[in-house]
Amino acid sequence: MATLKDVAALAGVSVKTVSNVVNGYAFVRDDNRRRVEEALLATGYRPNLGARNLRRGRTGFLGLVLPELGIPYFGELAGLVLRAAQAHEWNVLIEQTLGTREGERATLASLGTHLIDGAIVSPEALMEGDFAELAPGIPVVVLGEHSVDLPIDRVGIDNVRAAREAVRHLLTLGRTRIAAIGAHPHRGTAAQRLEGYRSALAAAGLPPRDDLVATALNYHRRDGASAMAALLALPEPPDAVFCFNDLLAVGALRTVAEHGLRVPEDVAVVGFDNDEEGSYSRPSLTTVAPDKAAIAGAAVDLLLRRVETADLPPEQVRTPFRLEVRESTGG
Amino acid sequence: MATLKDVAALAGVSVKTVSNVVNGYAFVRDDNRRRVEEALLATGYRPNLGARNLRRGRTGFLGLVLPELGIPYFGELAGLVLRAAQAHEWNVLIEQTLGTREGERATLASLGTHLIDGAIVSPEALMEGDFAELAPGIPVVVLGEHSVDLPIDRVGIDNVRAAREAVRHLLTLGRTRIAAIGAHPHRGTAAQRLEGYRSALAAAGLPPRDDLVATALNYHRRDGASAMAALLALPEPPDAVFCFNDLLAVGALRTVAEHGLRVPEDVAVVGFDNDEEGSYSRPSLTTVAPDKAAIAGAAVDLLLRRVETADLPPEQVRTPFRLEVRESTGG
DNA sequence: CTGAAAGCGCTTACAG
DNA sequence: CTGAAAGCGCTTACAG
Repeated sequence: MATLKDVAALAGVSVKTVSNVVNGYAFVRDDNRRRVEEALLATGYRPNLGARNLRRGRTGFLGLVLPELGIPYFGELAGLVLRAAQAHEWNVLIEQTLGTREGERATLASLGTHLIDGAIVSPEALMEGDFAELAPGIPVVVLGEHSVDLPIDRVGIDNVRAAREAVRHLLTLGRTRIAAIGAHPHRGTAAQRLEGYRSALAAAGLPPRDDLVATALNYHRRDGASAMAALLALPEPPDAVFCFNDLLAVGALRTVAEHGLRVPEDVAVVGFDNDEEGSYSRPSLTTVAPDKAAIAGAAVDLLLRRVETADLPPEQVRTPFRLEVRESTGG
Repeated sequence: MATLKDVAALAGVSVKTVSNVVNGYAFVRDDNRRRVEEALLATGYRPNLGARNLRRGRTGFLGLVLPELGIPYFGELAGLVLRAAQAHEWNVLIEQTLGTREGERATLASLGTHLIDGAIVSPEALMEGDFAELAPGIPVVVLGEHSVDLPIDRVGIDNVRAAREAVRHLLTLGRTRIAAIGAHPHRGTAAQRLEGYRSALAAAGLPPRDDLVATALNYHRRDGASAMAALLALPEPPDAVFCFNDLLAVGALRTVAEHGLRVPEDVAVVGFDNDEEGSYSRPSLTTVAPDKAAIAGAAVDLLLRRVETADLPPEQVRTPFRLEVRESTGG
């Protein structure tokens, strides 16, 4: 593998001149430039990015910390972050935490190893104080709400408002026994969605019914299925359900059908995330659709800003969303 | 951020001794070891992996080249590769090609930049000769069949046999007009699955019907939906369909339902990949289930082997699969 | 068992 | 406009 030195020897100039050409420095004599370019081609030179970054004091990598790539929402989001990062010549180092607190702590701890310039973190079960594990000085952008109240850059939609809109939509269908699936003791996002759910009911003058709020410790399809089964076993079962993500909703759809009930006639269902899966399920799924590309783009931009300038005040970016009405609520 | 030199100064030893402790070299005097360990703790030292790798002549990174993380199969696979790589202290650099030939060529070309020790590549539209774009000397493991016939390490299931088993299953249900969705001019995997489909029909004495073989240039849900619509418009529509991945199958399921037909009574459907989505769809999806963890593990192992020893003969690893029978074929 | 020193491949003041 | 040289933070023969 050719190095700068090899190219310089072949072109009969110093490495400085080769470096100038490689890095697009303007003032290089024409004949030198020509000879360097020929030597570059002849040797098939590729810069050693490790060496370059060592010298420049940066790594060229951005860390992306998320629960699991196999979860559709995170797989899609990761793909969008990759694309946004590419535009800034950043490589992405993805770390999976598997959504557990230990996983998240271990990942954060391993991040401070000069491997990345900064990180985009999607916390799930992360608790107060865990962020201290992060090597000091590494810029971080947090995705979504979370229980930690640190002065830190954040990107996400307004979950309270989005949840309120989803539930209001169910109210306009005339539903009165609206359940929620996805409450979670340590998840900031879940707390926000629950708050939106409750405030929509309150605004409609409906008394809160705790038995209609189902906890989900995980957000997989099976958790939605089992939560829905419990709700349908209630003496007064729901006539609508707002699920805190699409996987929960897909599981709920399945359970409703297995009980011989119809969606939306007997039970209307709303999800959250706009996974593509939901537009092909039967019935197709009404869902809160966050602008995922906007989230990815804003997170990368914010991180870039903070990597370049250390002492900026923390910023919170609200990205847009819309309610995508489909068959599961009669759309 | 503390460097080896800082730690050495604090401990009153040379950097060599600190390096010995950090890297677990056995012969360090007890008192020196103790002082170094204290200094390590006091400074919160983290090795600069860039510098270490520059010195060691490796990068510590493995490249993973795939079409798109947002596709469930690849999201899941990427997660499994990440885990398998972690066990070997490898970081993973994911590159998305978006499944186009230009994307794949550009990605391969950019890989030879000292950033990775080797790559796991899942080619989609890659053609003969494109692999030459890869920087010479970078070890590569290819996932799945492909049209390029190079002496290169490969990992995948036996697609011909898997497809044959899937179609044989449809034959045992008494279906006689079995369609295929997913033929593709440049995709090696598609060619193998088509071959398996044809050989199963031939073995059953059924004449091949070209009108029942639907091409799909992409493998998304919408492509399955439109291909199925075309098949149902045939004068003699199919009574079963074998889709080359689960996304195509999910799209097909939707189209069949929209035409007022029942699955599996009117049309039985089999998919490929065992995306979790298919176990919650209605009806749930019969599918060829490759052992994805085995694929990820074998690919990482094979790559590791080749990174460590250059002149090994190319190897081809066949990973297991099974047919997962569910409701879409009456399971 | 351990120190002084070279060198991995780059970038970049500093001279000229 | 360009060269000689230092140095980013490591690891590792080479001496001792």
